[in-house]
Order: sequence, then C-alpha cells, then structure tokens
Amino acid sequence: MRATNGRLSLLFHRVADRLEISGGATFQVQAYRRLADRVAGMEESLHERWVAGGRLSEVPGIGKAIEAKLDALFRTGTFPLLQRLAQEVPESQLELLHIRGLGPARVRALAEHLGVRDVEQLRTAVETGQLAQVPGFAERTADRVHRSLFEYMSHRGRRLRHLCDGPMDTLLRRLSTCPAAGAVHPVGSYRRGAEDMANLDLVVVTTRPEQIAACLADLDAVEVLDETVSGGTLRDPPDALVPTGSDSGRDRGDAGRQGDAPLPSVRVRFDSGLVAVVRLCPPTIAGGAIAWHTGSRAHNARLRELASAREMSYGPTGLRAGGRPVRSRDESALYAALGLPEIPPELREDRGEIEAALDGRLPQLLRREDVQGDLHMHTRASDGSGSILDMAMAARALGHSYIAITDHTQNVRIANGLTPERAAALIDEVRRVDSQVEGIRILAGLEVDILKDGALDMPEEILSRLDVAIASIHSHFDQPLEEMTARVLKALENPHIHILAHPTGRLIGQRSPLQLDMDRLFQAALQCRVSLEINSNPERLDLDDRHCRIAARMGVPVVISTDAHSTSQLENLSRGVLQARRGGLEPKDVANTLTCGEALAVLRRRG
DNA sequence: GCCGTTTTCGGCCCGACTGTTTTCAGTCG
Repeated sequence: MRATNGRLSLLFHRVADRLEISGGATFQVQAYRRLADRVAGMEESLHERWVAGGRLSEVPGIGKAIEAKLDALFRTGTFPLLQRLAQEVPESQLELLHIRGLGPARVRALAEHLGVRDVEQLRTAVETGQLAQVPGFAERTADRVHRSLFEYMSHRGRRLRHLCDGPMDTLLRRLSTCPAAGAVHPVGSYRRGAEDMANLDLVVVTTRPEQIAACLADLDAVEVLDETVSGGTLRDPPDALVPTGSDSGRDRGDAGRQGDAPLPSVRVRFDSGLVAVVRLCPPTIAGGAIAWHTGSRAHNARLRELASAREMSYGPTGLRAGGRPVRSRDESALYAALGLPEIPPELREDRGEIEAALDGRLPQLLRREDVQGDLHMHTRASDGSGSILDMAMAARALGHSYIAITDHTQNVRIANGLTPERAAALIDEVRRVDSQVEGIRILAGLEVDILKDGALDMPEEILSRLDVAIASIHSHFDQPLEEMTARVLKALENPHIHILAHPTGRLIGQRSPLQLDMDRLFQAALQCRVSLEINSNPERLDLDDRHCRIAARMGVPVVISTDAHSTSQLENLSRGVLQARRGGLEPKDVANTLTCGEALAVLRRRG
C-alpha cells in the first residue's frame, strides 16, 4: 500500500491517541497530533519527497526523531513505536475516548481498576454499578458517563453526513469519468438526507459491470474489499448472482438484504474506514433498483405491500410481475406502477408519506433557494473568525438578502462573550456597516445565554435595541427535567426573545439532548410566538426531523440558521434545509423564507 | 515530540469553571 499523506496522518493520530492513554508526555502527544493535522493538509507527498532524497526534517513539525522513524518506515514498512503502543493500548480502548466525560486519564483508570478496555465492558460496568469503585467516578460523573455512553452507542459505527460528502464526491467524480458508467446515483441514507450513516450506497447504471469494477480498483483513495461482478454484460436482472452480504450497521436493511436477488456490487473502503457499496444495474430496471436502494426498510416494506396488492413483487431489482421484471427506467415509472406520485427521497421513511401520497397531499418541500436570509452567525466580536462585513459579503454572494449578526454574551466566557457595553458597541457597528453596504440588510442581534436559573445574560435595555434576540443554553447541561424545562420556558417568556437556538442542545453521537419536556416547550413556543431554530451545524442539526414535523403540525414558527463562525460555514444552510425536508417542512413553515420585513414581523410577535 | 536559540534546554498551552479532589481532568463554543 502506498504511504499517502492521508495514511501517514492517520498513523500519527493513532500514535498520539495511544500515547495519551498510556500516559505519554503531553507535549509529545501534541507534537504527533499537530503533525498529523499538518500532513493531512500538505500538498507535497512526504513519501515522494523521501524517495527523491529530500530532507524530511525540513518539513515543519518533523524533527530528528520523527525523521528517523519515517526513514525506517519507508525502508522497512514498520513503525515500531506504534507496534509497541498497540500492544499496550488496543484499538477497542481508543474508542472509549469518544465518550464524553472520558479522557485519557479516566480511560486509564477504568482499565486499571476494572479491566475495562472496550465499550461493551464499560457498558457492563455501568449497568452493574461498578463504576463507583473507580477513583474519579463519583455519582454525578458516573451518571454523566452513563448518559454519554448511551448517546454514543446509539450512533456507534455511524458517520456524520459532512464526513461522507468528500468520499461521495470522490466516487461520483471517478465514476463520471468511466466510459462504461451511465447515470450514477447516490442512494441509501445519504440520498434520504440522513444526518449520519453506516456506509455509502450508490447505484451505477451500466451494461458493462466489469469495467466499473476496474475503474474503482484504479482509484487511489480506496481499497476494494470485494466484488460480485462476474463476466459478461448486464442485460437482465441478475437473479443468479451471489449475495454480497455487504451492509453493516443499523441501516443494514435500507440497501440490500431486504429481498430476493441482489444486484452485483463492488465494495470499497476509504482510509477513514468508511465503506461504500456500489451496485450495478442495467438501464431497463434502473428506476426500480434506485428506488429500492434509496427507501428505508420500512418504506420499502410498505411499497412491497402495495406491489403485492397489484400481484407484483418488489425487491432489489425493482418490480416483478409473473416472475418477470417490470421495466422502470426512472423512479417515477416505479411509483406510477404502484399508483403513487414520486415521493421525495427525504420522506421515504414510512412516517406518513405513503398515506400522504395516496391522498394526493405530499408536501411541496422547502428548497434551499426558498431561504432568503440567515439569522444566526458570529463575528470576531466573540468567537467567529470574520468581520461583520466579511460575513455580509459572503452571505450576499450566497444569494441572501439579509443576515443577523448574533455574537455570544458574556457568560460564555470561552467564546469571548460580549458585556453589555461591548454589545452596545457591536449594535452601533452593525448599524454603521449596514448603512454602507448594498444588496443585503444586516440586522443587529445577539445569541443571549440562558443562565442556570433561566435569567438572560443581557439587560433589557440592550435586548430592546436588537432586531433579532436569540436565546440558547451553553452551560449546566445536566439539569434534571423539571429544572431544565422551567429554565428554558422562563427564557422564552421574556418578550424580547425571538428565537430559541439549538433547542435540545444535542451533539450527534456525543452529547444527549437536554432533559427537556418537549411537549411543554412546543406549547410555550406557540404561546409566546418564539421561533424554534433548526441549527445547520452538521454536529447539531437541532431541531431534528421529528421535531420539525411536530413544529409544523402545531404551527410553531421555525427558522433555519447556520450558526456560522466563519464565512465558509454559511454554506451549511443546505444541511439545515435537508433536515427540514426530512421533517416535511414547506416554505410556509419557515420564517426566513420570507423577505426581511415579513420575517421581522413574524419574529416581533407582540408588536 | 518540535522549535528557536540567549547553542543546550526551556517553552510549548484558549482558559475559567466544575466536579472531585486536595492537585487535577475534562469541558464549553
């Protein structure tokens, strides 16, 4: 295997993680970690530099010690330091670091006192109450670890969507240059717009499957795990082919393994461990195959019932009648054959979309271009990296007609939150910049911290000067349900507050949602006319799709915002839109699809 | 581990706060 920079970066990360758990010097750990990041972003290949006789120690971050280790690695293919560390700290133990509340020291303590070296053992220790025996795990910490373990387990083996975009792009670009490939379709959870996924799934329309397999084998970024592409051409549904048994993780059902005969496939793995399953199908049944591999298990089961009622069957190769494939060149043909309009991929979860389709009341889903403004972002005034003008120009370039500058308030110290004096100055500065730019309106706002007792972290006189006042929680995440609910409701009752940002406080796979009575929250939002945010940060996506659905049903206004801390993060808006689409939201449900004036009228509820 | 150098070793560090300790680990945006 070639020693790409990506692989070297991974190696340095593994060394750093293990050194940390085994109690290595902090600065040594940092040196490896910094180097890992640096190498990942380098244009020049370290290996090629070495081959050409270049000095590695001239690369920033590489000194004499690492140069010698790399020299040995390139000559012998081994990295003895990592081999030694791997014996001390197994891979399974590294995984424990992903659980909030567990750092290297506590992971070490768990191994020393309980012999816990993997997630399953930790779970047992938690469930049997053994955690309390370990120094450093008093009741509250143990409680916390318990909750974050639960959150972690529920997303284990899954990757956040933004980490899958690059690999998906790589595959799409490669396949688009392959002469044997017709249309290339992302399918599976990715196409349904899911926030995280176990693997990538694609369907390639082709009559020459072997050439597709060869094309993927040629791709530097991946390793081919296996393929079930036998010789010849692909004309008829390949019923006789051997199952791949490919999918892994919770999603196992939504692509493959649900029915009869699978399509031939090629499975590849990226350096990050992400697996992609590329399925190959002939044009005649493309619509059925794409639909089958896109729908969730539950959605497909419903389509199968409909097919059965029409004396057809439905499986990986689409519809069959009397044992013969039903032609479906595209998905609309497939749905039409079942008496349905085509259902948008984001809705294919069996959460009411089949009934809606049958009744002719599928929503006209929100589109990215419906959104006219972004009401949550940060600048250098607190913890952002751009100026007011930077953010405004970048937003204008994205087609926004208005934005709100909403920096943090003083209680969020680490984010350089604003005192009332600095907030007042920021408002003046926003007004000044707004008067000088054309083509976009800049609104003055703040992301006001909700304190432990529900009080707001900014005096009324400042709040009353804002166009957009956002309230949100950044501390004391562990309050019990009653306390937390009362805290948030108290903040919503303040008449100056327009929006509740990242309402549940979750970080996907890392931090559980706040213990919050969501029924009462929705009721209060409705009564106070406070909008609830869909935060587009890929680690938050909060509200989630189910909450979006509830909000729309109850008539609680929703706002989709980026919470951008840099100009590039303004592009995350499409992630929030995707979540809204999964929640079935239409433009009318989302306040920032309105013009600036109209949106402000919705926000200024009591005026 | 690396770096810069006052060339042989000290500095490197977001930093205040919390929980659990009695000096420290982990957290927050």
